Amino acid sequence: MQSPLHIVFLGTSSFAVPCLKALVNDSKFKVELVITQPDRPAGRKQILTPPPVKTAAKELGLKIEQPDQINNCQLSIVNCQFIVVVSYGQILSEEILNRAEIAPINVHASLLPKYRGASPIQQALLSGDTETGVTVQRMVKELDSGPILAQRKIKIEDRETFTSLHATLSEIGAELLIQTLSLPLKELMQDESKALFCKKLTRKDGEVDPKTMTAEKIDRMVRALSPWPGVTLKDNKILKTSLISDKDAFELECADGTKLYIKQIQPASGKQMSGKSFAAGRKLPI
RNA sequence: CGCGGGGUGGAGCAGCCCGGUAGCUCGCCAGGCUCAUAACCUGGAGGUCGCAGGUUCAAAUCCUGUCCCCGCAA
Repeated sequence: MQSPLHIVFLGTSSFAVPCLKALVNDSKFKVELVITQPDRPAGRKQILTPPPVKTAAKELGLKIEQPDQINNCQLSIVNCQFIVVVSYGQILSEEILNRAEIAPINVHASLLPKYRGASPIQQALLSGDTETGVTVQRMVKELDSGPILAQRKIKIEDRETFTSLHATLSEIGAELLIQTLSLPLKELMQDESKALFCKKLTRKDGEVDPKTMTAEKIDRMVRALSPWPGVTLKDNKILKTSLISDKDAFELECADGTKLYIKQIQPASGKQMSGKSFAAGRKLPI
């Protein structure tokens, strides 16, 4: 058995956790260092919260670094064959990418060149796509446009939500990553003419107006944008919807005469409740 | 001391400012109508108004304290 491949892992969100665990659990690899984003204030009390990857790395007993600006600081990336980047959240300089002896590798939650950028999973759901997948690519300077090393497609179910799709893709991503790194790399250039981009989402992207949006559109948004950034209708957070009538929902008139059934909602300053309860205590329409 | 909203029958809300009969939309139970119902009609049960003090002839309502819940802010 040859000595394990040395790896520096960069990741932040929960999407990256399965990849990290898979690498650690495979004796062909040795994760020398985990780099993740700094702890951020979160929650009502602005409590400093570590990113999921940090929590996982701690449990695995790995060495952790959390630079503010990865490109502007001294890094102890030394002597590694692969740099593996999964939903890290900062763009890496070429100088850093070049530190990998074999290649800097990225796991991306879409079928590149479709949906390059920060919100591929949400974008696939917003677009109403019937399939998506994960791509393992060799990183280049240009974001998400490196040669494809491996790709796996999955079907998007009818009522698929961000949460379920995210979970599925992160598991598949981990499998595909291990598989790819275990074999000699084969590269396939991306077709630039088919490149599509998706931006980083903000709360604004989740604001909804039934007067101009159809029920189907809002329904997609609810499935794609929950829990973050969430879909809001005048300060009311819409959590669960249906296009089919439901006894626990209330009916919302949308554009073009379409009807959306709101099953779960959280009013400003309130707890979440069924659409029926929501409708009970106030004058509708909203 | 980051900003803000809230705790009232089983659910969601109104009432509080300006103290004086516990209200609304549902749910639940019983009966009726209907081919049928998540529809409609009739009747019914169910509440120490978060908790503790205080003011008052009288407190859901005013004052003080306290516990709990939630939104914004990434």
